[in-house]
Amino acid sequence: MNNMQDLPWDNPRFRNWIALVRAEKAVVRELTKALVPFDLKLAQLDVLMNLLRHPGMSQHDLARKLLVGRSNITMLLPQLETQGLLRREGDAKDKRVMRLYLTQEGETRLMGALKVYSGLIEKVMAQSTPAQCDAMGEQMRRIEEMLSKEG
Amino acid sequence: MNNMQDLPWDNPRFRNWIALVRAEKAVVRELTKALVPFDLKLAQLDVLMNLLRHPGMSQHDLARKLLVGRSNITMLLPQLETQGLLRREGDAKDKRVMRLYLTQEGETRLMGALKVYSGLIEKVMAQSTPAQCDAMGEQMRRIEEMLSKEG
DNA sequence: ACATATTCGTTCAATCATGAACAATATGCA
DNA sequence: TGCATATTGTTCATGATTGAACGAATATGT
Repeated sequence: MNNMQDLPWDNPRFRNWIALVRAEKAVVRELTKALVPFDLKLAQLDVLMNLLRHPGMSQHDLARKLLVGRSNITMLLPQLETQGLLRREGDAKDKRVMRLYLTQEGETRLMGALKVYSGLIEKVMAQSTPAQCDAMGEQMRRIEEMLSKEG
Repeated sequence: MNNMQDLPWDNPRFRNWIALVRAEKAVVRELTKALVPFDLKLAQLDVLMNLLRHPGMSQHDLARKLLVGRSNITMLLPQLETQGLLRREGDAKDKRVMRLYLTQEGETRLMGALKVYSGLIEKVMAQSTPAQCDAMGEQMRRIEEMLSKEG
């Protein structure tokens, strides 16, 4: 027989983690639907967002920021480049690196999509007080920092 | 020019959401590595976990619990069935539904993997006080409930 | 009872992320 | 300088997930 006493569901921390995963999945699903009118996938939006903050970023740095592989970036960019949302320029000093910049069109599309994005997040996070929300954010930052250090 | 005042990054709620997504991704990555010795993918573990809690579940119910499509379940099960971790029985009353049960072997493997799983979550959640962790869990449950109602 | 609609599970094609292997370039040290 | 080693981005094969279309079984309504 299995001892029900030490099943993970009886552990509050475990249950809370599961709740987090489910909530994240649900929000991402909603978000994906909300981005359809902009003809943007969530992964593409992530790219554009980072380029707005850090113009001239290399593909390598972008991959690290997004926690994905470099090959993923390679396959993501043409979709955005052919749509005219970003442009790639070879770095002058280091011929290996490609520097990425938003186009005007890219910035326009991005700003529109961001309004919807942050609107949804606003609504979702309105389920908690600002203080609770900040406390949660701090927890998450500690978790990521911890894993990036030891991993 | 773009007005930097209303960029989402200046919105605490938005920043906290981004932190959540990044932390979740980092933990999932770590978790996936930790499951390699058990020859189990995270998605497979999710299936087994739910079968432990709800023996005799149908594939449809399982898909809804996991927030994935039914076809996903169809493609997930053979991997586990051929490993002898679960068995499928046709329901006697409704010949459309398949009822799913863990085998003894499945339960054994699951319990081992769960130890590692909850151990990692324990460590990750130890970044916060139990009270903070519970508060976070409550937020997440409210979010999921909100989205499942209106969506 | 019978036609219609719905549900369950499967199949299939399309999309997407991943990691290993690779070419070109850059760096560091003898 | 010259040679070994790193790094950057690409290619390719692989595995995961999705949604639409489908057949079989069941439920519903007249």
